[in-house]
Amino acid sequence: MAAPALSALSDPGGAVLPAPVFPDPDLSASGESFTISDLARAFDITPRTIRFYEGEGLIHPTRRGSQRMFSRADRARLAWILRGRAVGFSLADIRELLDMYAPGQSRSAQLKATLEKSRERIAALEAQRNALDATIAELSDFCRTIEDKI
Amino acid sequence: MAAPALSALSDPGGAVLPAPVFPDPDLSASGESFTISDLARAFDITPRTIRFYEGEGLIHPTRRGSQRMFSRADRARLAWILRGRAVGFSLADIRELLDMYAPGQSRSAQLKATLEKSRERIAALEAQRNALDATIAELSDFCRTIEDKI
DNA sequence: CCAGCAGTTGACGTGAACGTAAAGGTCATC
DNA sequence: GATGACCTTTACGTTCACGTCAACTGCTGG
Repeated sequence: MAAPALSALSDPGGAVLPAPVFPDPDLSASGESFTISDLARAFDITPRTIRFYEGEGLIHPTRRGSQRMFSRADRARLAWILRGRAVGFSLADIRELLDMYAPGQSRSAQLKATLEKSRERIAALEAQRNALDATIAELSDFCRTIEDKI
Repeated sequence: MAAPALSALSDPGGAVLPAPVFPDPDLSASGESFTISDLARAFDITPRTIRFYEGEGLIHPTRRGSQRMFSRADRARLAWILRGRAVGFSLADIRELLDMYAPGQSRSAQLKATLEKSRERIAALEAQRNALDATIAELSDFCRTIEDKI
């Protein structure tokens, strides 16, 4: 659970993920697009990871022949995924949330779902922290016991 | 990492794990011994888990024919293993520590090694907690942002 | 004598999140 | 036209801590 580099969350080079908002889904036509390793470098992950995410249905880059082409929207989406991952969502969670940003869902429903998931996650994280604190206390105690024996 | 039931740590029914001290390694000869499911029940784990630990070289019960027989020392050892597991040591860590309690090692060396590992673990746990706190903060922030949009 | 249970072994499955070949395509450049 | 950098695919490997199954043995009670 060693929280992955939070540094990868800033979506370098552009619109710093305005949360779940995907401003211009058609930006790909307007020129700016990225290669797989562009994004890999930008977010400090491997191309393999990105392909994996595609395989898992998290991103859907377009193709020029067989090569993946990532639009700004794709990049933002990836940033979103990484942000979710960084705060401990499973890929399944992330997919579930992302699926809500498909056509046919109301925006407020999307936001509400995201909010709810986030709150659940916070609760889980707080529980984890409490457990962690307990463990730390126990181990510290254990250390003291050992020190006494020396 | 959902800290496994800390309740299983008390070594029910006997010497409540006086830390890494195995008082009477020969108690098995003095009568008291346990079956695999005795211990499984006592520690609320499955027999499979115990066999797995044996396969991993963490416990070495004696045999009567093909049946495993667990002495009090074995039981204490198992309690020790579970305690280690509960505080987040990997089985590899645990094995490493347990190996030090083999003949030929000085007791103070054993204690020192255990102490060191424990301190490392505490440091790791504290780092984890800090990361967790940061994540919680970030997620809370994220929630606020979403709330504003609604 | 036989059912039933507790025990044994070994092999394979699980899940998460990728990593690691292997084998090949495509493109600009020297 | 050959080299190298980059891209593609499929497919199997990894780590951890077991769970699940199958097939078997051995003991005890009725």
